[in-house]
Amino acid sequence: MPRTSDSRQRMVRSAAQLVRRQGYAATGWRQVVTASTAPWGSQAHHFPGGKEQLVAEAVTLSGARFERLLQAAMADAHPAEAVQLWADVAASELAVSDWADGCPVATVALETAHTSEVMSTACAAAFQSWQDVLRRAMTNRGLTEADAASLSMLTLSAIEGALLLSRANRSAEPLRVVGRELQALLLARIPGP
Amino acid sequence: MPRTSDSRQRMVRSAAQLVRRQGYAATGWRQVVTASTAPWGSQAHHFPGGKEQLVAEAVTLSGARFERLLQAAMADAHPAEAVQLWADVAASELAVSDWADGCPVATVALETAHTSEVMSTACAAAFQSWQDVLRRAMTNRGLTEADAASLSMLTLSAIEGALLLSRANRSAEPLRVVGRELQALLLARIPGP
Amino acid sequence: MPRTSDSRQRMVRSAAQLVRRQGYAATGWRQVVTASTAPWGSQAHHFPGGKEQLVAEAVTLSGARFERLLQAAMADAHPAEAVQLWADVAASELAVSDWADGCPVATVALETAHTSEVMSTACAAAFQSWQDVLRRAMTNRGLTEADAASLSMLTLSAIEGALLLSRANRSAEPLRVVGRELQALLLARIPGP
Amino acid sequence: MPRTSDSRQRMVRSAAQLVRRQGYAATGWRQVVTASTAPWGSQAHHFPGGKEQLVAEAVTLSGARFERLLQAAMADAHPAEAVQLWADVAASELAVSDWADGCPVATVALETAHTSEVMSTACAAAFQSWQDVLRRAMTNRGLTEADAASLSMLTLSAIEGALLLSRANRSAEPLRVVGRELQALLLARIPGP
DNA sequence: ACATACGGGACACCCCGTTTAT
DNA sequence: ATAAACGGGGTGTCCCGTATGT
Repeated sequence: MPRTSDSRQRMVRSAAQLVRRQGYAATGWRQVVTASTAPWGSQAHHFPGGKEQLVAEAVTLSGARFERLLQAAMADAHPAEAVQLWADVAASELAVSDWADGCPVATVALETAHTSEVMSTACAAAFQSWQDVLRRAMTNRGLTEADAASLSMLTLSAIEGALLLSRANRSAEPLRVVGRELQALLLARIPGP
Repeated sequence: MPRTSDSRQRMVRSAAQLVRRQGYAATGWRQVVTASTAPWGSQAHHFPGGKEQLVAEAVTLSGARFERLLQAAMADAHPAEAVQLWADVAASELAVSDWADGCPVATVALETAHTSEVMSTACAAAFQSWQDVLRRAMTNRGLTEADAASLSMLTLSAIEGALLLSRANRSAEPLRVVGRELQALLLARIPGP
Repeated sequence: MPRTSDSRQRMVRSAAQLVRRQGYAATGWRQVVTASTAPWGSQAHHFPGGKEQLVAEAVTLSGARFERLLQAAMADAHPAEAVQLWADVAASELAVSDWADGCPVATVALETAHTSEVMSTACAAAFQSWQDVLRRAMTNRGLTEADAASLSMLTLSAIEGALLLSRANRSAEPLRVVGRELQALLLARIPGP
Repeated sequence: MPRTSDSRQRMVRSAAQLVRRQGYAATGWRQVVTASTAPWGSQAHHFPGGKEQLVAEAVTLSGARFERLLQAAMADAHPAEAVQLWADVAASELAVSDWADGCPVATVALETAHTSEVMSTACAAAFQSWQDVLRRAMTNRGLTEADAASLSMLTLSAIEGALLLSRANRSAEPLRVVGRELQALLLARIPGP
């Protein structure tokens, strides 16, 4: 028996994947443990808080991962371009996975908003972190704090909504359309470099 | 024993309520039947398609209900005003219900996009119907078909996203902010009456 | 699928046997279901009250069964003889089963006295019914109510205690000794036929 | 880190208490360790024989404790008085603890008679030691060895049985009644001082 | 249209024991 | 002697669907 193993990490990663596709309630411990090839008996050890804790960590992981991606995109290009790119990437990810891989946080957020404090907190934190990246990119380009806050929220909302509609319609169109609209909007409102 | 009863209707209504708050997987037959005070032995009779059929109908019902509301709002006022109102109403509904009553379709849509044909179809239809109302209201005000399609999709996406964020953050702010932004945007792009 | 089955009864019977040997906590649903060759999925249907209800019924069954035996014994013979016989039969049952089959109620009674209302009630009722048989047999022989109550309680206590000691010592001696002592005592205190 | 501690002792003591109330199977290692405020990592060190060893020692401890009490009582008074006192004390202990604290050995004895050699041995030893105290007190008062053996076994059985019935009925009556009956019996059969 | 009985299968939880490293 | 990671296996509960009868 090794003193330490990566079972825990593997479980979180598998949970993140599964929850992204199926949501919280439809994803069982069994499935997570199987998918992660982790030993069954260790869940309680690694996650004394139960499935709730596991999924909360999975959401946090997904949130952090995507935050880094977003940050990189915002560093390289004008927000308008970055958002457009974001929409395109999301659309293709969605299409490639046969409309399975949408926003890794949204489903859990909706399922647990009213149910579980710890999970809804994790979801809120993820969303917040993404908005913050957007907001900072905008203020860096000269927008006032107020405008940046407002515009970043609209941007995030529109993308999340488009992700939802694209998944529901099994079509990339909502993401593409919203991507184009947002690009125009951001170009108009954010000063060039 | 009466030859006809409203059990079926009551079940659909209860399912709609419960699914809006908890999602599909977390809502059980037992809970629906109990909440609707309908007889247990009738589920299979009324819904041979099982829980899937029940929830699909619940989603359709919710979709139709909201479509009528939206249509009324769009008939009375400029889309910019109607959307602003929509956001405000949604925000207060959300707050009053302690962040339980968000979009009645979104949760199910995300949970079942990849799983169930019949439910995802029902969800897509609901979203489509709402977008159509928006689109028609815009063409009626003089927008081109293309612009109306694009703008209505952005509007619906943004509202749906804001509903998600408001629920996740347990705060009405996203809805309020997005409502204001959309109002400005629509005012600018849609000719007056 | 038959409209009705004897699964329920079989489960209760198996539970009675198992609980007699292992007690409540050590006896699992699995074991009961397996032993009774009943279908696994029906426990909740037949016993909505859970394992508690199952075992309570098992205890009640065991209690009623033994009550009939005791009644028959008391009808045929002087209580002194009947008690002596009782002790002998219990001793041989115990020895034959390798000290497994003691009092079918005592273990559960001790385990659950402080824990479960429904089970302790069932146990108390069983004990009470046995004492009542003894008591009535004594009053029928001319003892006063007070004496019969007191003496029947001593008798039941002594037998139960001897069953305990015999099981603990893996020896029939306690039951035999106590049987003899009780016989003498009852002969002395209860008028002949 | 101290080279020696009283953790071991504390665990045994806590186990004795818990097992008295809940029995063996329902009492978990975690509960014992928590209740004893002993370090978790020490169970295997102190009790390589596992829970079985722990509880066997707990039973032995309880047995020895009570043996001393019984011995003191028998030294001071006629067995008839001592037994009467015993019943009274047991009854009040039981009532005060809300029918939780009965015989500290009986439950484990019944649960493990057929299961575990080491535990049933410990239980048998405890019972034996108590009977020996009674027996010696009787021979000391002039009874023959045979009579003392027989009478002490009846006495112990009756008390144990009364403890069981009192716990099951949640009433002190069985202990009181049996106490009185035993007192009379012992007075009649054991010569005065 | 409703009621009841029924059953396969999965659920999340947690226990107990072991193994490592202090 | 203590701490902590770890894992195999089993716990009781409950869900969803169906089959049969009224």
